[in-house]
Amino acid sequence: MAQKPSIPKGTRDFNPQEVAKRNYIFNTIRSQFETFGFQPIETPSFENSDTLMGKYGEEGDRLIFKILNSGDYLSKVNEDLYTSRDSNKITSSISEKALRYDLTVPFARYVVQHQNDIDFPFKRYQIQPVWRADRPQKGRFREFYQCDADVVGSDSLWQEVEFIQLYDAVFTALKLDGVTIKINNRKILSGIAEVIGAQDKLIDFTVALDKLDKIGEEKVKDEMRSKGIFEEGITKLQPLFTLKGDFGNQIEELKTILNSSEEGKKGIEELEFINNGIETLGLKTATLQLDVTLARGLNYYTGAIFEVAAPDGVKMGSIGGGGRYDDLTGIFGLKDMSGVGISFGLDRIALVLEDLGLFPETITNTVKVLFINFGEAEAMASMKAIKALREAGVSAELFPDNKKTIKQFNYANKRQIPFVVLLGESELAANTFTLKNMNSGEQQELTLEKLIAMLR
RNA sequence: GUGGUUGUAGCUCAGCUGGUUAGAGCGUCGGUUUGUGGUACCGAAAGUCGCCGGUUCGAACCCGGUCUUCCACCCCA
Repeated sequence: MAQKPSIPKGTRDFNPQEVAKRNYIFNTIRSQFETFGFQPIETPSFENSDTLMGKYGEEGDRLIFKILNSGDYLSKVNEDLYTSRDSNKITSSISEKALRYDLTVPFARYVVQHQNDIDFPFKRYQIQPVWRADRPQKGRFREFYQCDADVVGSDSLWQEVEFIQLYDAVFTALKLDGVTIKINNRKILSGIAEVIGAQDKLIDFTVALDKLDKIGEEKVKDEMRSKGIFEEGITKLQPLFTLKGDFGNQIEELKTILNSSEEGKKGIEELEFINNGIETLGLKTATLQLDVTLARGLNYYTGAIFEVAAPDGVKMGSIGGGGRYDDLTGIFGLKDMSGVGISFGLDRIALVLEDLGLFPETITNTVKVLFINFGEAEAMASMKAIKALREAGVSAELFPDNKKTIKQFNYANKRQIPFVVLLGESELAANTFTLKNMNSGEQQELTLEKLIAMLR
């Protein structure tokens, strides 16, 4: 036999059961998105390289899958470039298209491109796969789905409040209780950087701070020192490392730390507004938590930053993230268009639900009734009944071959088909159907009308 | 991109310091007189031990490369 076929690393096949489970999540998220007033759009799986490159930082560029130009692409590379063997430079001349890396940047491109046809504020959602040339790990794939909801054209903080409610609504609907929605604000991070005199090192500083719960206080300080942040500044940070208590307490402490930073104070104000909104409206099963060490997507977020952590005890990276970006469309030439959005990591949510056994049992997509095949005349009569059942909206099928009944029953079992109909010689003569419930084992003889009524 | 880890029947794994025809459980398939399954009994099939190369009289086992898995960085859903 030839060598077994395989699929590329970081990609997966999904069997019928897995697809059913994934669809359950898709449908739940989609239904909540629409309840909140979002409308779906779709964008191509690949974009022009210049739409994507440079939007995710240096690290992001490395992880973008580039598509090789068609035709004799090497002949078009100029000689100097070719002999330089510089992959980065040659890439732009042999690849002009790339697979989408997330849904946010293509959305920004969409908004700018169609700005004259869009009624702002524009609330859109998008559920499509994205690709990253990352090294796979658990819950980390090279092809995975993102489910994004964004609003552009409004800088109202009510949007942030709504997105937190949306997270809560989705995870509640999925029965995934106890998720933590972490929130921070880019302005607070900027404010802190300002206070400690490290404005120019904002990214280095926040990346280090982000690791606090992972590597601990001392190592974070070490990393900051190695990035050139002065000891005096690190000392000023001390209260941050010990920041405790509920949202309100943390806000009060931050006010003290940031009282000399206008930007920092603005960030505090925004957080207070959002927290007040959520406290008044309430959350069903999720918890909102202020986390000043949260620092994601700094290449474009300018206000709120969100991240969702799975319930305690589940080992999984974040299952959602998002934030406010005041100038995302600016990079495509449309100024003053504020946006805010969130994303759900479908593949990770699926892993978490699987781990916790939270998928409903009734989501399999098998047929409802299988007709046992007893021979030619019986099969014909069965097909007539199957036609009627299908027209009545009941999924039904005939076992195609006249095999031993034991085989046919085994098949029904394995496919977890809930009902079996026996239409043999005696039923054919009486013009009836024997319906068997495969779970209880009960069976009864029915007319066609009764059969349809029972299965509908 | 860096460092490590994994890979034996469809699945989960055994396989002693390299030594004859590589094993088990589960599953699959067939049968226990083709109208009753998920439980029983009998039997069978199925693996160039991830792939390529090297060392050796001899390699599933040692060495190199490659792909894959998972992990830690990096980054992130």
